Amino acid sequence: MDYMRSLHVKVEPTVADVAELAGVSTATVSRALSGSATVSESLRKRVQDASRKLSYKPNRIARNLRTRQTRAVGLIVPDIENPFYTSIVRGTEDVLQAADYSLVLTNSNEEPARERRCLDTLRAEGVAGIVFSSCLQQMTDYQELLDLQVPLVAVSRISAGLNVDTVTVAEAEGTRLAVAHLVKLRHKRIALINGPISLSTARERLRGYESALAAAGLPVRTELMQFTDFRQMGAYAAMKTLLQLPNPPTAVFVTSNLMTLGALQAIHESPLDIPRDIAVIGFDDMAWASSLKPPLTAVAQPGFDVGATAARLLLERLNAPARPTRHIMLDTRLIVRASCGSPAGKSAAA
Amino acid sequence: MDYMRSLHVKVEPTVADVAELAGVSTATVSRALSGSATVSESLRKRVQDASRKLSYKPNRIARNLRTRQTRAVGLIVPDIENPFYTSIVRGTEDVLQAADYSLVLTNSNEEPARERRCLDTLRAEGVAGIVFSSCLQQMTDYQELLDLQVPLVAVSRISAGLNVDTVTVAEAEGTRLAVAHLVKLRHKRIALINGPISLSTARERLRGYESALAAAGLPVRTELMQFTDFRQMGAYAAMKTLLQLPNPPTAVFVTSNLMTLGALQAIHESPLDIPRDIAVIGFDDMAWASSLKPPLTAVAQPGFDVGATAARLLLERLNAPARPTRHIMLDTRLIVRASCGSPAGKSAAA
DNA sequence: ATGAAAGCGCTAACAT
DNA sequence: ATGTTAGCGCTTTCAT
Repeated sequence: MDYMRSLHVKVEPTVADVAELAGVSTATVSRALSGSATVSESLRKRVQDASRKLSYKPNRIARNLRTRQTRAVGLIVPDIENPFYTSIVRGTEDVLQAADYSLVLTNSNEEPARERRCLDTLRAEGVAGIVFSSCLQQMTDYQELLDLQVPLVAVSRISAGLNVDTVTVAEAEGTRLAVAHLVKLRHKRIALINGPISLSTARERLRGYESALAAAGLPVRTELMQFTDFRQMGAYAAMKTLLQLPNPPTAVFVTSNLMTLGALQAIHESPLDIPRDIAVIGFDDMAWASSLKPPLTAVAQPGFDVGATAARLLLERLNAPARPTRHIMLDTRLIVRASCGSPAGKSAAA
Repeated sequence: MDYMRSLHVKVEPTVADVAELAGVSTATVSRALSGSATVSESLRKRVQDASRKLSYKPNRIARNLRTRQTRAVGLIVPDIENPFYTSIVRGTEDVLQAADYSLVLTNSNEEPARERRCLDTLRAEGVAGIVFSSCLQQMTDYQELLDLQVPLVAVSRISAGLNVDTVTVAEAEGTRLAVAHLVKLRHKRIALINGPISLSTARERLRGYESALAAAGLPVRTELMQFTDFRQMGAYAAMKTLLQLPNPPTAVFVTSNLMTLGALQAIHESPLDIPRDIAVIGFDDMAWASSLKPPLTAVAQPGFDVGATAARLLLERLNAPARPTRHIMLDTRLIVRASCGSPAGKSAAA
């Protein structure tokens, strides 16, 4: 160590250094610093002074190896650039940071093979638990982790057959409210641009759409329902298709933020005016919604809360591994702006 | 271990298990699996078979402790919800994932105290290196890490006095191009909505603005320059102020994506039409730019590449710690859409 | 080329 | 209440 100092390379102090300076054993240092009750006030003070003087920082890796657990939590998102997932990331990070846990972020990019690699990474990293939004059909990889006693929390998208804590949002209800809003504005031909039906979120949103139509006595017309990927250009193409229909829709509900951008782009390229010729509601209320022209009516999803709740659920389970699984569903809200016209204005035009 | 199996709790296999099954020593297992040249083909094969049969995954924590380094890289961003930083995150994650490194993400939320906590976390986590975009004025905390031989890469925002690798974008040049574009469209009163001048990015953008005006022989009018935080509502207020000027601007350049949204919101609330009454250019080309009405002319910043390049720089330095610091500046591009009108149309109107 | 054994820094079982 | 010591799973000398 002395020769290393001579090379001007700083070396982090260890428990042994603190113990020596304080004149106690390493065990006492460990106990004093971890707030164990079985250490006298005087020694605790001496240890803390010594620790401070050396600016000692415990080596987490060594602690992790010894205690067989880490203070890191893994997060798997299907698309880190999607603002909804970004909000989830922020919520998760916020709660974890406050609890002195760190966040290992992985992005599956909606690719199953890549998601499996994310899982491998997180397992190798030895994370204490994982929050995930999966694009996988088969949950066997997650089941393996579960068998290894690694707590899991599924967010937004959920998969049957995996007994884990979940945090979802009231997607069906949010969609129902939005479509009911369009119905109230006297729309009869309401289109739906939805994501892949293999995802629970897309199925829920479809359910909300159908129930709103049913409640209004309106038929579900297959030509008005478009299923595409959750990306911008898919919805762009879907909207183009809808606009070319012999009898095009007078309103459209788009089931995700990026898809809404694609749909808007297609409408702006047409001669149609929003809301005069077509009403638009999007799922997800994003930063840009108020800056659009006209400002967008949207179903707000509490992304931050989803992430924060998931992190809390995970931390709770870390303390009580045997607790029965919990399923939390958060509310959505319809934010009415101008993209459907005002109720009064529309009723006159209808 | 046997009694644990009886409790139906799976236990991860270790080198010892693989060694026993293959009939070799743990040292050989380690060597065979890490691709050391000094192990015979036959043994290597036996070890790999045994490893596969047990589906052995090396415990990274133990390896980290022994080798005194981790396969994790820390990332500090000032605002994870800002799409520009989200792109950086994705770029970084992409490169790290391919190199079998994991990413520990921390969000400083533009709060200096919180950024220091992020640093503590990353240090405790023992990350192999850190990519960061700092909101700190004083770089002493980073200097400490540097003294500890932890490689650092500064992205986007850079700070004098810290000898680290940097990845920036040609902000001044991008701004200059954008403002020159407005000049060419015969604008004389071109406003600037900028971020806090304490940040290198804001200073660079100011420099580009001033140089474009100077090149056109236009005066720099202080009433046309607004400095606010990098957030949406700051720019909203700034734009309101500009619009209330006795002699308001005919064009505005806004220096970040979220700020552009705020400025647009203010304009939409006024009777002014874009581009007829006011031209708008934003810094950062975001997903929503094409979906605005009219589509937004913007300076595109390669966020993904910034993150990816930073990660590569870090990985390189991990292999060559003594290499002199490198400073990479990536190009910006002006994406002309409709928010300034067409050059022809404008020249007629001017 | 392979094995035996030490030890990374910490915590926890055990001893006092 | 405090100290002694073993050992987490791995890599890496040091022998052979």
